[in-house]
Amino acid sequence: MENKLFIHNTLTRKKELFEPINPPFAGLYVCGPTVYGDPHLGHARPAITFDVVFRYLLHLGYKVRYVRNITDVGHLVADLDDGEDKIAKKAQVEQLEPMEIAQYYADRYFIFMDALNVKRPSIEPRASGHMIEQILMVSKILDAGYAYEVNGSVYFDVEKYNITHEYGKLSGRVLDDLMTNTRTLEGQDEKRHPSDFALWKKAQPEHIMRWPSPWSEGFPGWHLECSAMSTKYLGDYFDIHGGGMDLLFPHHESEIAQCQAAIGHESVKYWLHNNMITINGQKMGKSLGNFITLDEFFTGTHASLHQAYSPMTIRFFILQAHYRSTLDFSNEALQAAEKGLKKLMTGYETLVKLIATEKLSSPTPLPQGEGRIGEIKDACYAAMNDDFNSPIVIANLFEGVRIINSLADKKESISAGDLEMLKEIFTTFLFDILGLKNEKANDQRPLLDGLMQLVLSIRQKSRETKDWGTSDQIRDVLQKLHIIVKDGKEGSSWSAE
RNA sequence: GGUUUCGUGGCCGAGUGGCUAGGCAGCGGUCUGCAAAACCGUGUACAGCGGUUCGACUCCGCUCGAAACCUCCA
Repeated sequence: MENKLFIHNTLTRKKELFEPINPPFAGLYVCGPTVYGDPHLGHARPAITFDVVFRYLLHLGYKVRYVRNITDVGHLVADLDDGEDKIAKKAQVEQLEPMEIAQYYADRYFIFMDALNVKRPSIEPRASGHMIEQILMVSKILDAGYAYEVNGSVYFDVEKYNITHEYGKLSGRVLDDLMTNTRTLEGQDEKRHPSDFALWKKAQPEHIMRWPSPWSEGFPGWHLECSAMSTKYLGDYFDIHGGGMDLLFPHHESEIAQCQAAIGHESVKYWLHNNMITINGQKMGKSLGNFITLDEFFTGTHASLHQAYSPMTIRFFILQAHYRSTLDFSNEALQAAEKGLKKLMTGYETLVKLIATEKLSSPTPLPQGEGRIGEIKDACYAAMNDDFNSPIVIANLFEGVRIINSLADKKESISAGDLEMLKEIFTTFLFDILGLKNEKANDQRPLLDGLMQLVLSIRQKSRETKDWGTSDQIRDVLQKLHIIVKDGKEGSSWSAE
């Protein structure tokens, strides 16, 4: 593999050469959704970010096992701050089995991720299905002396761990500072140190979701499932662990500690984190009234949206920014993305119809082979190899579109080889790696093609007789049906909106 | 307050110690019956203040501003 992929490791804050532990295999674990609510914008970014990572690793020829968990146990309702289990709380309100809620929202998640053209991971394990693994991990940590039991609950002994290991190495935190900055809250009496975290929690009477364990009937601590499931499916030491930057501390920090304590060494080689999104420069929050679900985006039903935005528009918009940058959503920006994506897709449609024009006399023949087209290809790979820089890839695809349109206008010519390479660049990067797709294509297309061919041939006759009234009428009516007719030198063409 | 990201032209966003992505919008032009599309041309932007340097938007410090996390729970 001549491609040298460099990825930004949060652990070292540097770009490092990606060298899989057991080539050609590559293991990828990403923190998935907590299924207690409809999927929203916050779910889209990590899903798409790591979908591209997954797709690119596959493209490079790695045998990738991609694991993304479904968290279906024990969560708080975020805004209530009252210590209740998120899923259990929802269940009480809606009078449903907790697992019914989890199932419903997991299904919703899959539906919307499919719409965003996010590939299904290799394995999507559920926390509720891995109680034994989690309990075993708690036992190992207890045996290793890095945990203690109090009243049926088990806590990780961060203070002890920090003597020999560095708790905070991932997030840049120092334990002493954490202590100073920690407020005293109720319900912490069981813990020896404020930074200690639960490995196993004894269920209070109101907790509906509970499982038996050696310590109590209860539920696992919230960092545990990822440690247990990632190592179960990817091994004690695997390549990439990803997630949102909001999970850096304490979630991922604690995962490192748990694995170190249970296994004796760390389990992750490269940590990748995607940055957060904002909406009109603000964070997204239910209390701010800008909490927008993906369903609302796709249908345009949220008050702050001027229109509906298609799944591919969202995907393209997200990919136009680098995954480690914050990304701001606004109507203006989304509309720009919508137009840009359309330009790309129209460009590709034009490309497919192009024939090589090498032998035709042309005012400005393109340099061949290692010329412009080869440069674009190289630039696309260089961009992906530089920590998955999708914006640069997209910029290069736009350069490709410019060339395509010039070719279509007969302003430039291209060799058959370069034309093939250009097509290959688009199928590889636009569709396979960036995972974008042409939303216009559907089953009705052949029918539409035939009808439009008929309509345009009739219109052409009216144009030849300079019957502009009929010609314009056809075009205007079609426009109302969202079909745009374009008259060019070579005749008329059309496109469906 | 601490930790971690950031602050780029009208908007969104790449990037680099000196050669200045890309998209959208705007302006001028070509083409066109008109329109649309396309193509060509056009914008000395890099939060502020210091410092390092022959030279910084890019390195360092401070200030201002934004976001995530810093708590029980995933």
